[in-house]
Amino acid sequence: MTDEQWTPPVVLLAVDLVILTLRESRLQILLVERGIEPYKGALALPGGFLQHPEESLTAAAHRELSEEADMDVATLTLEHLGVYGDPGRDPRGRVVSVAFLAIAPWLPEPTAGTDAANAEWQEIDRVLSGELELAFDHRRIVADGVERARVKLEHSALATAFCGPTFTITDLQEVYEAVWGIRLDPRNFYRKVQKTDGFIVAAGSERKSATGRPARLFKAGPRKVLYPPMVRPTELLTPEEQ
Amino acid sequence: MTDEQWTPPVVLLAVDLVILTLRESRLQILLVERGIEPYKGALALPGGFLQHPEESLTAAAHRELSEEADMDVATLTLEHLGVYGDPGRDPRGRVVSVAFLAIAPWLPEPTAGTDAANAEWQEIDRVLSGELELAFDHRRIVADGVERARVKLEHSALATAFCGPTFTITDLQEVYEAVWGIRLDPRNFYRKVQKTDGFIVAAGSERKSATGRPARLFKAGPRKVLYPPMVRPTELLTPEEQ
DNA sequence: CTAGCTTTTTGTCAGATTGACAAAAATGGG
DNA sequence: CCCATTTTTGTCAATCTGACAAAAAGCTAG
Repeated sequence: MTDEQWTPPVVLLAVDLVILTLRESRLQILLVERGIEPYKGALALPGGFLQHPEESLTAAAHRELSEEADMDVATLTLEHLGVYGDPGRDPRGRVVSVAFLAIAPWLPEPTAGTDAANAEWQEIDRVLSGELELAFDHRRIVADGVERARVKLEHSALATAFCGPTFTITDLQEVYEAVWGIRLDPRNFYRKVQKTDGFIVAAGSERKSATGRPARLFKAGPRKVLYPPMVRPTELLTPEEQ
Repeated sequence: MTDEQWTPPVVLLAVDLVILTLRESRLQILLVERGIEPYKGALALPGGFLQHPEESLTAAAHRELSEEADMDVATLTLEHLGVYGDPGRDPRGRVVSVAFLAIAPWLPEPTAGTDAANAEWQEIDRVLSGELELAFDHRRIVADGVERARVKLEHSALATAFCGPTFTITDLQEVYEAVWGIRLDPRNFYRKVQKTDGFIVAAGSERKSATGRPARLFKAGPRKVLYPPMVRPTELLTPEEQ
């Protein structure tokens, strides 16, 4: 933001969305099939260019969220993830993309007849392993988004965003297990979430499943930051964290 | 990144740098006095527009770092902080600024005769309190940068970046105390950093100060991620974390 | 050269937390 | 009414934390 009487270069600004959810106890991500070049036919993150020069980044992210994922925007957490603006990442020119992370509490299959018609949930592992190829540098963005979700599970109540309005403690544990990719001890998990004041609060009734003891229902509490944090077992840290 | 046959709006891209250091046991930030409109004469973060369309964001950040702060780029940590792109934040048009956070290990006064001639260190408290007014939305960016530093002190070895090549444990403790704004118990701090393998390693000699028992010298170890983390006493959490 | 001051380093101990394993409680089904 | 299943609770050793205290090592003044 210093001086210049010379014309600074301009760029095209886009937003990309990493939308994560839990389906069948597995972490999944919403991807769309690109309809145009470049990377026509390839899988990519939902997103797009700013619609008009006055549109804010978060507004654009919310717009794409409702257009392409057909989601009730208000209920979702939406958080800035990063900026991906290396020259050469898009053959159309200098495109700088601002990525957002959204956590969705279970969703039906994307509804046809909308912009999201060609959107579908994919297992996160198939993306990270490279089995599914993504357009641009989107795989890198996905990796960053997943890592962000892992970290946020430690220090925030984000896990409840994966669940519906009410959930059992086992449901919540499955969120942690799916995102972290590890098994947790039920007793210790129970103790931890119960003693973290305001993390979850009782929601009255119980849920009976087909079999087994009925589970108590909870809902997200007022606390958004967890102190002390949930601790991720050291076995599952990323390499450079060892 | 969806389809369009219409021309997407363009924006001007800038980088802004939050450069923090410790001077006299206080957290300080490098600010420059703006030489041109808008906000001419006001204090602002070092930064500027991309120099040419092929310049990468990190390259621009490094360039500004060496130009305006006159720093040896290679030795500094430089990390993406956030994106600030609300319409209307810059009267010249749609400017999207990518902010970076840099931690500097003590520096002499900014040298005259360079781009950094009008740069000076300011106490972070004077900025956050509003006593010093900053251009644009830079105060918000500073606040985000400080909060990022606070959090990173917990989970990473970032604190060593505030110190020189060698330092004492008391030096390190003063980093934590200055950034967190709280006093720590020396015994417990000592125990914690010593038992976190790879955080700091002995550097041989000792440093004699004017008075008192000589302190052992250490240098930054290989570990960059702290597990378990340093814990910030609960008294000093931000309001929404309570 | 020694007493006193300052700063660093180490001791200690009660209370809290974690990790691991086990047992009890509640429900539906045969 | 016994059994399988799932949720919930007990327990206990090992570890970590918070608080306070004391020892160690150098410098300086007299």
